Parts: sequence; C-alpha cells; structure tokens
Amino acid sequence: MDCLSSTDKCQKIMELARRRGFFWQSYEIYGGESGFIDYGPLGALLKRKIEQKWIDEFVRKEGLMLIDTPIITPSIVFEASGHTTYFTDPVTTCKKCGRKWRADHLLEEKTGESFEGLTLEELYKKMLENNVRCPECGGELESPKFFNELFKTTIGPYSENVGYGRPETAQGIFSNFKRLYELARGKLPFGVAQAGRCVRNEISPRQGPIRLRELTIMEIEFFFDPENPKCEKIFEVKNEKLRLLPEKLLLDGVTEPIEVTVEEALKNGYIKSEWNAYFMVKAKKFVEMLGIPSEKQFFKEKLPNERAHYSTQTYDQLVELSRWGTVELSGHAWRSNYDLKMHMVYSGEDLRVFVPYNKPQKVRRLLVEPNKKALTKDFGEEALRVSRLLTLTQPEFIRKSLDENGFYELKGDGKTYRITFEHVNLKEVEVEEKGKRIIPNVAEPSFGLDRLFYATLEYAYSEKDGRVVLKLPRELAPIEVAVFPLMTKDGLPEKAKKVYCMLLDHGFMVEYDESGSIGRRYARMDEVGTPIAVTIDHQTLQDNTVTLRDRDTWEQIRVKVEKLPLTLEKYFREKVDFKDLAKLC
RNA sequence: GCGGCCGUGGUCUAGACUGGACUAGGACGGGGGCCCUCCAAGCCCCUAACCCGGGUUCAAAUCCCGGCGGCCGCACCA
Repeated sequence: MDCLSSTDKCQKIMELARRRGFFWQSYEIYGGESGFIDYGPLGALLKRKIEQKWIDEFVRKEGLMLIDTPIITPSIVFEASGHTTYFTDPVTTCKKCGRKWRADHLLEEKTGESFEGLTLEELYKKMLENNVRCPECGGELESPKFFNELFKTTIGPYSENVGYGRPETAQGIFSNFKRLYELARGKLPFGVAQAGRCVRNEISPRQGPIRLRELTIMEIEFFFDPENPKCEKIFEVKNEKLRLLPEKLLLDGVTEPIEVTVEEALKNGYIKSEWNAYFMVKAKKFVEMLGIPSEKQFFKEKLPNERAHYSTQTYDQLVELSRWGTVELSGHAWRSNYDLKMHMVYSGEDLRVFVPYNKPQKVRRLLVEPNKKALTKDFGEEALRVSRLLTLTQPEFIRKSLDENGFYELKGDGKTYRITFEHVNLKEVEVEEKGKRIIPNVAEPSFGLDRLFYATLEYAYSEKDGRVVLKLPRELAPIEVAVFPLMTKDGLPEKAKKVYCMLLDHGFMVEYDESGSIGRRYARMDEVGTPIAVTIDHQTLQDNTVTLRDRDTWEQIRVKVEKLPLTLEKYFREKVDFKDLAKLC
C-alpha cells in the first residue's frame, strides 16, 4: 500500500470520494466553483461523526459549554476584533492577463521560503528580485495590494447595514462572554466550544478539500485568569510526549520536530501557556482517534510575522498528507485578552471578571482619567473608543511613555492614537479594593473539520487483494453494520430483513443488501469502511445464528441472533476486539 | 527565467494530430433477470457522456477564441 505514489493515492481517494459519495466539487453542472465542496450521503454522515467525536472528547469530557451562533455578523464585531483591518492577504494582478494571485504564495512557490507578514513594499521588492511572473501567462505582475478575505453582505434592505460572514466562530463566543460567564456561574476558568460554518474569500484556492472558501471550524475559547494561569489538570498530561518544533529551534534552523514531555515543553518555555499545552495533548489524542498515528503528527510554532493579529503564541498541529505535504489540522493560539478587550472598547460593556481578595486591601493606584474635551477635539467620533481604550491600558505604561517621550502610542483596532499630556489627567490615589477586575486570557484550540475529514479518509485508505478497504475507526464508520442474506431463496431474505429491522431498532446504522454475489457485497462494504457484515445463511434457519465478518481481517464468527445487539454494542461502544467477540457469545 | 498539459456515461478511459461512416467504442460500476453461491465468478438485458459559450466549415468530441474547472515539469531555492 505504501508503494502508492503520493498523487496516486490522493487521486484514488478523490475518485473514491466521488464514486461512493463522500464529497465532490460543488456546483459541478455549472462547471464547478473552486473552494467549495459538497458532502455526499456517506460524507455527510462521516463529517457529523467526526464532529460528534470532537464534541464528545472536548465538550462532554472536558465539561465545556457548547453554543451555536450566527454566521452573518454585523460589521462592528469584526471592526472590534480587527478582522476588517487584519484579515487580509496580499494579492497581485497580472498586467497581461488580469489574473489575481496571492503574492506571498507565488513567492513561496518560487523560493520555498515563507513570506507571511511582510509589508507590501517588502513583498514587491522580493517579487522583483526573484522575478516572479504570472503562473498562467508569464506576464509581469503589479505591486501587491491587500485584499480583505471577509465575505461581505448587507443585512436587510439597507445597503449601509453591512455585515460579514464570519471567518471563525470565535467572535460569536467573545461577544457572548458576559452571558456565558454568568452561565459558568461566575468562575474562571471555563471554556466554550462552537462548531460551525465559516467563510473566507480565499484569493486562489487550489488545494481541493484542503483550502476552502466555505469550511467548518470547531473551536474552543478557554478563559482563564492571567494572574493564575495554572492548568489544574496539567499533572494528568505532564508525562505525555509531544512532537514540537518551537520558534526557538526554528530560528536555529532546526527542521525536524523534537519529542519532549509536556513538563519539559513548559519548563523550557516552548509552550507558554499551560492551558494550551493541555489542549495540545488532547488534540494529539483526538487526531489519533481519527486513525492518524501520533508519529505522523507534530506541532510547529508560528513565527511572530506569521501569527494572527490577536495571537501571543500559536502552534499549528500538522500532519503529513500524500499530495499536499504537511497540512495544518488545528491551531493552538494563546489569544491573550485581545478580543475581550477590543469588544469592551467597541461595545462599552464591561467584560471584566471580578476576582475577590480574601480581605480588602488598601493600595495606591495610578489613575488615568481621559479628558473628554481634548479627546473629542483630536479624535472626533473615535474619542469614546479612545477613552475606553485608555482606561483599559496599564496606567504605568502611559505615564512612563509620557514622561520619556511626551506622548503615548495607544494601539487598538489596527490604528494607533497619539496620546499627549492634554488628553489625560494622571492622579495617584489611595483606594480600598475588595478584589480585582481582570480581563480573562484565552487559550484557543481551533480545528478545521474539512481537513480532519480528508486526513481521516487518507489514513483509512488501504488496498487488499486489489480492492479498497477503508479502515475507518469503527465509531466513525458511516454505515456500522451490513446485513446480507447469503442467497435470495429459501426464506433467507425474509430472515435477514428481520435481523436488519431489529438492528435498526437498536440504534445501529445498518444497510441491507441482497444483490449480486456475497463477495461483491462484502467488497462494497469494505470500500466504504463498514466494519461488520452480518450474513444470514441456511444454518441460521436451523439454529438462529448468523455470521459476523470483520472488515479488516475478513474473519468470521457465529453469533446467536438474540445476542447480536449486545455483541455489536460491545464491539462499537466498548471497543472489544473482533476476535474476542466470539468468547462473549 | 520558462514552459507545458488536461476536461468524453457514476468511475477510468478510446477517439482528436489528419474534421465526415461516431448512431461516440471499451472496461469497471449501477439496475433487472438467470444461476444459488462466504470474498468484486459467469451469462443475458438495460442504464448513462463529448465542461460551458462563441467562431470557422456543407460538416466539429476533433480546428480557433473566450470562460469555468483540474493538473504538471524544467530552472531557481533549500
């Protein structure tokens, strides 16, 4: 099976996906639209099962809250989150044929280096240096411009009411923080999960199911106190091994991941947040449950210029795929308090959390009081936001900068405001505090469901005796059990249908098939990953036993019909090995 | 720096260079039947396609242009 060449394998999977109804390109009858795929009957089931597995592992077992918020989002939300400013990619246009391309991707193809995070000028300079041309017609390229990848729309009949399709589900969580914090009964830490459709107007998606314009993201925002960032469950995973490629080593030119325990990774500062480390272990195990062995995965830290605008540290979980090389399946960002802070600035809501002291403390505090008049004079409509932003900034920083430079550069939603002495009154006061108000920090594990789906298929794909066997993990199989009468006579179909109905009643996903030869029916089920086939033969009519046939070994055992639901229950829910099932019967 | 290739039933493809007998062939799949069977057996019947639009021509799957979609190589870099 490993002798398959990489394109071969991918082609075979894509073909299987179309032929058996896992997925295909959308809008085929109109020539297709790149960046969109349809999930077919089996694909839709498999996708849901992967999502369900994720909910089971993260929401149920980790005690997170699952929510579901809209795709369409009013523009102010993404102004606050910074996406209207930062969710952009450099696009360059061919002077000859007019085609548009991701400038950094063209450079990357050309040089093999990564060019994320360069300025437009730097990019253009590099493009000229490397003589990057239009891949389609060889024409000269214009200097790149930033293209915002948010899908824009209007809400209702008023064209000025702009909305965007969300590029991540996270903002639906952040904008609900207050209510969710209430539902968490006012205690940190707590986590919120969401799985849903997102849209990103990619400039030129060319990697099939890997780079989509409409995708499903499953993400968690885990809120914790930055002054008490300990993960209380870290001891459970401290000896777990992670394959890591941290920034420190990347900068030294290391290209192979190292294997370290979680404890070491934290001690060496490879991973800065315990909560992120904890979820990285969970992510490794989750991906393993999809059939992708841990030695095929590793986590690579994003360099500062590659990171998203909100991130303090990000690791990508990568996996090796046959055609597309190493591909990100999940990202693990430490989002600091960026999002909540910006939503405070834009909404005016207090999204801080009150953490009481054991007893009240008298403290001297430096206070920064915004001077409304001066702010309005200099910042007009933005004055209110500037003033909110000011009160959320460490007063000491402001004073230090004012003292040293005469001004302070207040950074917010992609803009920088120059604050001078006249904008603020600095006061030192003695106050009695009963507790502190903090903006929680956020650990964000974020998974791309479509990529997980593809990777699952690829790692399940195998061939045996010239036919395809899809070795999906049993709990992911879209069809769990197939029921076949050995022949279509002597009452075998009737008996088989009874067994089929009984299994349906017990909640299994079952398929009945009586067409063609028995071997052909087994083969069909192997190809779509059905783990168990139940066959009704002449012996069934005598002693009420059926055969169970294992997808991976093609071995068979006989089981009493009455014991069938229980046996399958053991197999699917309790993960009893096929060969041990016989002993139970 | 440069170039190239491809799009035909559900899937894989023949046909294209050299336009006409193509009513578009095959294999696999799928449906029905025979057979009555534990790993894609065999036989019969059926099913279903030239990516879209325009042009050239008496005639276009075939040539030209445009669109949509898919893909690759050399060189360079490491």
